[in-house]
Amino acid sequence: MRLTLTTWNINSVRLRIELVAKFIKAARPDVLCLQETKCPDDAFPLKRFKRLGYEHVALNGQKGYHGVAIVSKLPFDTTDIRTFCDRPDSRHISVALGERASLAAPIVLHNFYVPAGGDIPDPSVNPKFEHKLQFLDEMRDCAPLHPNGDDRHILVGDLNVAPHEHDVWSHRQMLKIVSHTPVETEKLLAVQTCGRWYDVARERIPLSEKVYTWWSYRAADWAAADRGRRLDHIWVSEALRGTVRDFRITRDARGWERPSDHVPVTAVFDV
DNA sequence: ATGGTCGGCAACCGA
Repeated sequence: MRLTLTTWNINSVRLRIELVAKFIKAARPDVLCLQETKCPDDAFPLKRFKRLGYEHVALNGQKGYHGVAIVSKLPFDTTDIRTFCDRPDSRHISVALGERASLAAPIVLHNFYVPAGGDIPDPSVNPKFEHKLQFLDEMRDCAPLHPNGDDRHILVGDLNVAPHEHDVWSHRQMLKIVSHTPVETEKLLAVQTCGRWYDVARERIPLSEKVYTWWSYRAADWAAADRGRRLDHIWVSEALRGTVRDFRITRDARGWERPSDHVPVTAVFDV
């Protein structure tokens, strides 16, 4: 069975529901993971997704900030929400796809929205950066999050860290910019290593090649400047590593009318 | 070297 999975920081699902519909009609993912829905669960545009063929929805939203959702053509066996740093923020939701989705072996899917971390990369003066570092440490130490043995697990989301040199437009100029400081990139890679995760983008695209999924709203001409960062990720466990058939970043979406600053990132699996 | 733009929601906060 072919499974197409997309992750997208939509920056308000209600404001951009027509862009989501446009993407869905073109890409037809089986499962779509959204971040920054900025929408309480009772205001999520459920009916629109159902009309688009996505009957199964797992929500962890809150008013005004953050918020994650998984919308799917396939039914879930279970849904789970975790909290981090003892805060009520809506930054995680996971589902299991299994018997009800006619899968021979279950797949557990985690959808994350890691804190952005503010502007100053010093935890002693910037509580938002301190929170981000603590969040990454908790992800690393969260054993139930990480795959064991033959587990088929996927972790996606806006992880708000561009870990490698060519995940940013200028490694040298970004070293003191939140999202690419050494303390963050080391902590994100520690989550990856401790959890025995594989980064699908970098399994497919050499480390020497620039790859971005986000471009700032502040650029006069985002495409001409092309000062992007790779903040959105798809990680898989060892058991799924060999099942990846395609990987794409829908860069065009950054040029759509009233876009999100992030674009959809998609992986296709033979599961 | 600095400031540049968004969205939510109604003055700024978070990104």
